[in-house]
Amino acid sequence: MPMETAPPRHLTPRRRPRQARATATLDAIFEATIQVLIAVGPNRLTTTRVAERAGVSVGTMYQYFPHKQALFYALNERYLDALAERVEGTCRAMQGAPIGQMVEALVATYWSAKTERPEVTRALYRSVVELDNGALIDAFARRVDRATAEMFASAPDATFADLQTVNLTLLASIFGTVRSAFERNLPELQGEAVKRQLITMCRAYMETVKLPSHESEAAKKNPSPGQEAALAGIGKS
Amino acid sequence: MPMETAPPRHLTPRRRPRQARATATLDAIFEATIQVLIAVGPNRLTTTRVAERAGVSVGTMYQYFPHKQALFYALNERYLDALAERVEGTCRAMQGAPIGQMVEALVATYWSAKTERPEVTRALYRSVVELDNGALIDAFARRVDRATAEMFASAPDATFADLQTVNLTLLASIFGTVRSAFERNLPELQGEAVKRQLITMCRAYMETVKLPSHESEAAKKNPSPGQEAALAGIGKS
Amino acid sequence: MPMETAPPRHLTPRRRPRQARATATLDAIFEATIQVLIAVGPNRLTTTRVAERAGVSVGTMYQYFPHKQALFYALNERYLDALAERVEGTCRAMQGAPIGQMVEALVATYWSAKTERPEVTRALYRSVVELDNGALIDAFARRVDRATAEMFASAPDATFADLQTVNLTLLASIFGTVRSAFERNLPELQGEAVKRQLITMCRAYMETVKLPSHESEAAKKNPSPGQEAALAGIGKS
Amino acid sequence: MPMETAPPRHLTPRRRPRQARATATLDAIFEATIQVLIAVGPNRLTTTRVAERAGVSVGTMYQYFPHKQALFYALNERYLDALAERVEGTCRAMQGAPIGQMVEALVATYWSAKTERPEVTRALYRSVVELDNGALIDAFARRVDRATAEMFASAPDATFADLQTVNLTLLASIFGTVRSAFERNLPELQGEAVKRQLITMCRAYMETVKLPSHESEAAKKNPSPGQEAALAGIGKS
DNA sequence: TATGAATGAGCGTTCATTCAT
DNA sequence: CATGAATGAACGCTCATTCAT
Repeated sequence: MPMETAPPRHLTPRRRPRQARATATLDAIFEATIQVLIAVGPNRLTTTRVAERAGVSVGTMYQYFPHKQALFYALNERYLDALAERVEGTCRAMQGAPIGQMVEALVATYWSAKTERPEVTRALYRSVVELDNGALIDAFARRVDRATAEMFASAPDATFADLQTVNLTLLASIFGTVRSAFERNLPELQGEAVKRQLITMCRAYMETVKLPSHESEAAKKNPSPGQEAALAGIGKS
Repeated sequence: MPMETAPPRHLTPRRRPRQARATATLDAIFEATIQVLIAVGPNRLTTTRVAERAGVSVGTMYQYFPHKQALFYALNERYLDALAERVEGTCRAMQGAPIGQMVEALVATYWSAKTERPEVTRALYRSVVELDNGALIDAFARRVDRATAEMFASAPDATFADLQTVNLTLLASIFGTVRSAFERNLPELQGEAVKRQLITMCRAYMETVKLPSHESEAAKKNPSPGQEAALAGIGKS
Repeated sequence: MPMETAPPRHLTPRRRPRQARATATLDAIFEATIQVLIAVGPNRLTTTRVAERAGVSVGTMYQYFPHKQALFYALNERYLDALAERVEGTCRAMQGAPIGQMVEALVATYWSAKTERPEVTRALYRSVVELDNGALIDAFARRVDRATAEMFASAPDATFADLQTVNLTLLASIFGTVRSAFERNLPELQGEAVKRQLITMCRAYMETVKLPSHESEAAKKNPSPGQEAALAGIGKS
Repeated sequence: MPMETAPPRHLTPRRRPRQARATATLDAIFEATIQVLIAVGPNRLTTTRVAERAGVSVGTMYQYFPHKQALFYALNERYLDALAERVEGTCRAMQGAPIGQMVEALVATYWSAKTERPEVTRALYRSVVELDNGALIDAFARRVDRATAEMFASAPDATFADLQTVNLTLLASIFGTVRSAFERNLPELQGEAVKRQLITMCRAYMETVKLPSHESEAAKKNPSPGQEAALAGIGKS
């Protein structure tokens, strides 16, 4: 699925990899960038260092990326693409599931994606400063927004007065909480606990703001106090 | 109020401001740093530029900060101190209030603090990369943790099986969501909507995970399904 | 006397020398540039090499010149200024002299200026490629044009139907012939011979194209065949 | 026609073009060089760019020219060869003509050659810096010297006390004036005017320095004052 | 033989830091 | 103490040249 906002031309690799060799080189460069990012941070990352680590010459690197920024841009693009794909996969898989399971799956997917190679995640969080990444983040956000909104719309047990806002909030919360947890460098166990709590929080939220669906007529007549407040909140905006 | 983790000695201003003059100079430097950060970003921020903007010479700046990092460190320290103070103020003010109001006040305080001068907030978010900020963030987090935990413990209408984890999750969620919202550059109105929804979410979460307090015996006998799940979740960890 | 076309701001030294020290540094840099130019030519002239030779650091050089081009620009500007001044001096001195002496003095001045430090002259001829020197040359040319035209206009023994064109041609011839002679690397003696011949040529030319002045009525009635052709030539243009 | 001074071996094309294919390639490379020179100037001219423009690979280019310098050398060689040929043609054609016509034809030929493709001329003037062109220029100069000297010697209406010096001066003047005119970027019309004036100047010069030939005994007895001066000038050298 | 990806020395330029004034 | 000119290591990037294919 293509991104909505085409990335500025000059931030794209100069040559598209056509042969296996080029792809391997590209991979090596990306991996080297991450490794250098982890090892010395974005400030002391130099093109020479990356090239060395990737086992290519600077010149070669510059055949793939017209400048340093382009490297960071491509790296983030690639990473966000993969991430978006995983989220989209989950969304597809959970079409029609009960809302609670959707939320759980969503958090689990995102959490896993960020946690599998935590140093990489951290490195990328840090690399972002080098970048005019507005467009990239936007594109990613929109892409995920759409996927999750579609999923939620398919829930049999819930509809929403303002799905758009609910969706936005939910994603901001998931993405942000994961980042915060990361930045606090929680020990494994505590991390897991937070993850579970995050699921609880998101489920509670969705329960609170959902409208009773056609399939659960009973609830419509006795909205919980929390629901009332939430609806009022949205209504007032 | 001193921080728990003493900052590495070399990251502290060389001279403690004793005179009004020195304080004024320090303020000017900090403000200049922020302005330059906003204007050109952390990569093109140079010590010379900051000094110029602050109306002092580089040499003078180096009397206050032994190197660039120290400047960023002190800037963030100062900012986080102020932020922590505001949160602590709110916590003190909400001692003994119902849990829902506590949450609402907490979100509102943090949101305001971040939103009042959004460019400054953004600038600081960006400046962080220059920094080995682990210690700083830790200290800030711990300080806020303690304040909010104390506040929640004083709630007349709720107790928690694992206040520590709940507190951690709540803060991660608030801090993270605000940051996410920031990074998406939401228009004013949508931002407000998300803020309200964040309150809803946090209240729903606290409602879900709270144990019925001694003062509300009734609830203890009919826990909601959500509460059951949440408690189970904590229990399993 | 200021130049007509102000040089592009970015091609001017960053800091105007205010103290003796700065002036000395500037001189050292200019001299070093010339020496390096002579030693290795414009292609292998590097900012580092110039700085080294000037006994300053690159950084210092960049305080005076924002980039390499600016250095070349300033060097040529300075040289052309001095050259123009000398020519203007001669023109002032020869006001009212007979046309033949004017021409002789003009050639002598220009020739001397170029010949005194021949390697410098050659170095500067070569440095020009690095430069968008159109403006500089124009300014110089205009300045000299004006000075010589004024001088010729004051000649008691000649007036010209189209002084503008005559002047232009004469200067092109002098400047060009000197350059050509230079490029052929003539031995001292032969160079001197060419110089004398150049004077002869220019005098012959002026004799040919001059109109008899009021003070020499006789000539008016018997124009030489050469004069006729020349006048026709101008007339036809 | 071979040059007098053999060019340094390493500055010569590696392969002498024997087949039509090779010649076409060479032509393409030369033309491409000129185009690139015009488009971006000698400093930003790269071998890759030239090869691209010529429609060959860099590798191929390096088969014809062992390095960049050799390319420039060959380009100038070719250009100067053609130019010399044209001048020689004119000289042959004007054998035995009156001196005035010789001069006129000579200027006209040279002027045309330089003016026909002015951007090319300018590009080549600029390319010269890349080159240790002393040998090339020398060879060209000597070749033209010989041709014109021979022509002038055949003039029926003039002989010269020091043909060598007169010839040298005349050529320096023509070549130099044309170059100067070029560098001042004169508008078409003014250019034409200068050209005509240059002819006038050169004719006047030759008239002044010529000795009356055997065929015009009368003149010998009444040398004009200008002639006297000129002869004295030569004599003194 | 032609190709063009790869190389890496070397360039122009920046900027944190020092220290003579 | 304050100043800001001077320093020079280090960076991003280019491009002549090579050589495996």
